[in-house]
Amino acid sequence: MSLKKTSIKYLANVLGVSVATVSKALNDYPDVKRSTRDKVIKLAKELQYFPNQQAVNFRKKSTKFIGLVLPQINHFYFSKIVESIIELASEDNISVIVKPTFENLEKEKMALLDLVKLNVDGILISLSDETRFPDHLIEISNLGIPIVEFDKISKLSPFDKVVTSDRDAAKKAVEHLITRGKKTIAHLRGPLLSQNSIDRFLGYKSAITDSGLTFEEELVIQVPPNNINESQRSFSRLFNKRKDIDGVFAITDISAIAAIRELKLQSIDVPDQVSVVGFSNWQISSLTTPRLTTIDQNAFEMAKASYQKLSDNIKTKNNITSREQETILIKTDLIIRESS
Amino acid sequence: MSLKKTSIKYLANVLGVSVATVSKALNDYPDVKRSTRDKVIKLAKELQYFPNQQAVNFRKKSTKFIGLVLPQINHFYFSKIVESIIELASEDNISVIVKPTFENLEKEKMALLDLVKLNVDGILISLSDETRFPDHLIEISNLGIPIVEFDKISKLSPFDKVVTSDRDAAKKAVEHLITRGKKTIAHLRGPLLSQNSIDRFLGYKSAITDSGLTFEEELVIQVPPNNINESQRSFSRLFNKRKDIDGVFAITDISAIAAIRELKLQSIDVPDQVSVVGFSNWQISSLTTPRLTTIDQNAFEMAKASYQKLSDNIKTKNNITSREQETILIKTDLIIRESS
DNA sequence: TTTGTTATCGAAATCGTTTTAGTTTATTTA
DNA sequence: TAAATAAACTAAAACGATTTCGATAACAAA
Repeated sequence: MSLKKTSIKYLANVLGVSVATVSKALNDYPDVKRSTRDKVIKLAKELQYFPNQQAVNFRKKSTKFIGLVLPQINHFYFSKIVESIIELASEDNISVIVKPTFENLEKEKMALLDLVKLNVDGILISLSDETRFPDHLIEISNLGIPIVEFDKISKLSPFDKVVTSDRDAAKKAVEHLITRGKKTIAHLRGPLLSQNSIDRFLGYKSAITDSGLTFEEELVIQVPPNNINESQRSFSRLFNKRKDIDGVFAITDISAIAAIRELKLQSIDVPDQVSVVGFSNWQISSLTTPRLTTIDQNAFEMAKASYQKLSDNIKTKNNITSREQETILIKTDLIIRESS
Repeated sequence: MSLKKTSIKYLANVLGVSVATVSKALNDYPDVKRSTRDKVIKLAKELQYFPNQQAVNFRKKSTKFIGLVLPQINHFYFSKIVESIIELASEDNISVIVKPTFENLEKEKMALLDLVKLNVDGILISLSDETRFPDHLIEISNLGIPIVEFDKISKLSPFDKVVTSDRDAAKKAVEHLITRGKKTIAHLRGPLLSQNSIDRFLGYKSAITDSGLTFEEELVIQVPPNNINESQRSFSRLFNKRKDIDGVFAITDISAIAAIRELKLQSIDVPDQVSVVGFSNWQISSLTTPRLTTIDQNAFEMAKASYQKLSDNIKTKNNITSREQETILIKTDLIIRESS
């Protein structure tokens, strides 16, 4: 129809009133007569008027944009987070600019700069593996932009954080293996410097010691969490050294599946001889044979808490110097399936 | 540092020149002296000036935003598409607003309306299952906003389209089964009205007839493509009726895995007794035992072609009435693994 | 000296909307 | 009837940038 978008000015001209009146009518100001308000609204409908959001944002300063920075999108957990945050934000009429960093610090910095240029009202970020110090975040925060970290965080940074209760979750997983009667439980852990990896390891360790088993350094090996072949090779080496292993707690579902694959190869029965527990509850975990016992990280809860926190901070213009930062823990669920 | 963002006006005041000059200096206009240009740029750096993108967009009309509407994000294929498109767009300094529709027509309409309000420069869309007629797209296109459909398209709509060559891919998959000596090949198909589902079925059919086998209606059943349990039940019923089935071509990897699971349950060897081929090459397909033969849809190529097409249309302001629409086919790869 | 040319700059309009402060009209009160 | 109050409206500024067009200055050519 109308190739040019109808503006408030146009509506005002047609009706013979001022642009101010039209704007007020459309925004429910009290100082406009009922009848004129109705006239305006009627015409606006007829002419398919919608406000130029760019102009509105520009005028109001608040952009109604938030930034979402994370390592990947093509990833079962993160894609759920992205989807959830977009959905939650859209209820508040807020648009989300998503920026994947591919675990690259430079990309992360660029992404943040882009968001600053766009004047986003706030930023949600899950750090890349390469990010050690949150200096670039602090710079941006000093510009007055609220930031909330989630999932992959830096313990050093002065921001509100939302994280999976990795340590508890890991402990829960290992305790489950122990109640199944397992006594020699291996742990396939992730990178030494990743916080999630550290916490899951600590959870493993405390489950072991708390239950009177002895913690053995040798039973913990490092694997690339998302590389099935490498994980399998590493586990193979470990298992060949320690045939007495009867339980495995893996940092991810992928590495858990790697372990199962190796065990099958060696004709070891899962779960009877060796039980395996993964972490993440990716879609895959319910499709393998045997179906995988794992930890569900509640991506939606993570998304919701993160968004909520950011939203609060935006509203109250809380800035980091004004108070202590808060850390919210997202609880996990142990999903017991056939592998344990 | 500076809690208030520095504006052009501020730079102009400090330097004692006009805002016009500052703007021109920053944008490489020819009518500004080298020395003043350098002064401006130097100060801008010092004061960490970046343009208010909102203001720029507002003034220039072009928003440097594009919309990306699709059924889901938490989905292996779509999340790859989202990631790729964001990455491609960011090279052109364009931001992407992603809107999931959850296969719901109402949400799709709302999403499009939101994008129109935001004045996006163009829209990429993959339709929801519920969308039969593209009326809402045409309305928006009439507003002068370029639209490109990808993946899940409507044959009826007058837009440029980018689609997987489903038919060829399906044919290739089934021919592969035939060269493996299979003669009674079942097809687990998707919804009757989904274009992808139709095309894959047609590919199956022509592979069968072209190679001299007889097409049997009975060997084609409908399954919910992403529901493993339902898929398994449906296949179970079919297989119990037709124990002579020696090959399966499934609409998705999930339903292929469902078939394999049922076959394992009945102690049928895969691939020796029955070979199975899936579709999509999701991450799962390389993690199952046996690893799944499948069709890779080249999500990145799809993303690239779609973005490129939209980008062209935006630049040339091509609108749908001005020419014939184009349909771009994305080639697929047959990934041969252990299930066939 | 006058005229013409070029280089450099700035004033002001513009984008579409919101919002303040003020003006006009209508209504009530004294 | 005049004054006070309330109701309805509008003019104009503002948001931060871009861009047109005219102004000025400097210099060269005549």
